[in-house]
Amino acid sequence: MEYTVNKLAKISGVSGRTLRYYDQIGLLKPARINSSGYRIYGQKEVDLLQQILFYRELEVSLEEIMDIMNEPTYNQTKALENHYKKLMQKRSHLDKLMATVEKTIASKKGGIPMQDKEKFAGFKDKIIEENEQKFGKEIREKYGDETVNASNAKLRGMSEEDFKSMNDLGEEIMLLLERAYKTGNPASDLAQEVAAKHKQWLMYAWPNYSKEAHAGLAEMYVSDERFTAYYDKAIKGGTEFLRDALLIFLDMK
Amino acid sequence: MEYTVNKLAKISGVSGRTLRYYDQIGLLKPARINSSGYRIYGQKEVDLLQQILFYRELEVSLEEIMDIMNEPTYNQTKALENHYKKLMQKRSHLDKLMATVEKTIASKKGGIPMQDKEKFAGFKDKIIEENEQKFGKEIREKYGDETVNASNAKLRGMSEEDFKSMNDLGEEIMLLLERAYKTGNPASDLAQEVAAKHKQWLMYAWPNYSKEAHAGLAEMYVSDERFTAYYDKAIKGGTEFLRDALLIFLDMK
DNA sequence: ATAAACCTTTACGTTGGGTAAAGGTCAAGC
DNA sequence: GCTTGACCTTTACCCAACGTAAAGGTTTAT
Repeated sequence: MEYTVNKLAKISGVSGRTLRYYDQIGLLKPARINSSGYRIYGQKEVDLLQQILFYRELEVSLEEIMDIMNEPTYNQTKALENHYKKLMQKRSHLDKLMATVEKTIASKKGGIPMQDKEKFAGFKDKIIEENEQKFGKEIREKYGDETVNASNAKLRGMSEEDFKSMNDLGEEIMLLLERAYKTGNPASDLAQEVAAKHKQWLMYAWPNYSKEAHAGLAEMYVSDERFTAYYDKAIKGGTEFLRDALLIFLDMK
Repeated sequence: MEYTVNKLAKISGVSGRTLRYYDQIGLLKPARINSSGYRIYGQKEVDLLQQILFYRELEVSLEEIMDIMNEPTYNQTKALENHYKKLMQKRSHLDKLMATVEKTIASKKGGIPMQDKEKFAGFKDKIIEENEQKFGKEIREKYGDETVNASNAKLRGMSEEDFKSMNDLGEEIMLLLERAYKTGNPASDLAQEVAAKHKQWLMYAWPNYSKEAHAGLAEMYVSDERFTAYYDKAIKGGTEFLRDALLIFLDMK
């Protein structure tokens, strides 16, 4: 049985262009060329094409398919095992992506917009700058340039992991704050847990943590509407509640 | 804060070329162009880029990103949900691929110990026994003890090579069946090739091949759930498709 | 002043083919 | 014998999302 391009194309399910392309790159040459220049394929080529399509279906690149088909069976098995690993990596990558999308959707629906920094590890410079623009002036006035610069430097020097931990902690605080608020008591265990975690969170950014500075920040949270808006996102009145909890935690009340 | 291309490139982690490209396709235009023709980006562009990169990381195409960013938030959520579905499909596709690769590796590796003649003989016995257990009763009822015994004897007497060929052919049929099924047409060239190979495969086992018996087997494939399960492994509905293809091939329809 | 470091545009390469365009070949019907 | 339509051929431009020069202008540092 002999086939011209389009005949083979039909029985194999690929296009004629594909066959010409495979000829061009040397992946599948026709059995012969007839007197009019037509490509003529035989049974052997049909079988080879089947194999090629098998690998192609597995998302192996044509170049790798070429290599594989020129190897003995033993190495073909190895190649397949290798490919299997790649597929596994792809899948775990996909899983991560899906988790991110899921979280994003959840946070959009939940009304708590994700912090930019959470979306991108490695986008730290941008965050620092944002903070500078939003709060820089007030904070610099209150704590002095040295403190702020040191804080920024610490942020900049943080590992991606630490950065992510910090953001995760920030999110956790928001969720805890909401529940703590419902206790109605800033001295409650839950509220004090929030305060403790807030200290922990702050220590990611502040190289020189002090109770006094922390308490000062707590007051500023309440008096600056941009901070208020931020912490009230979790629950209305959350900022004041957080301040109260912090002051108790810091034993300054 | 203002940035030239490479400055922005550094803080965002993409290349300068990428930024020029995004400018070119209109995805992200610089805030302004200075007197020397340099692209100058501002804070707004940094934020936009961040969003773009977020979607890009999710493997959304740049074209879709353009669309998404021109939509209000609620549509963005919808787009994300849509994208999530796509990712899920991708993953289930990947899972199938991985299963196929696994099977192929297993069968290729299974071919190596077969070089050992004793093991090979044992393997054949095992197959025969398995067949007996799985389908023996029905087949014996339908075709009689003589036919079945002859078949088993033929299997037992097969050379190692023939046996391996038979198994390879069986595998090939499964793969072809899957592709043939996608043509949707049991009379298609691909489907008829499957039928032809099925006949070839059967003749390894049956000493006395007949069209009638083949057609009978085809019907049994569909009515017996164990056969159905076997051929549906390749593709759901594959058993019926195989029967239809066989009946056409055998010209009994 | 001169070199190094940046910036610009233009343009070709990558994968795996799709899609013309321009032209040769073959079987069928008149 | 001639035309028509179905095939076949090669050449060549197109897609995404940039990478990688090349050739040349600008800014900064020494």
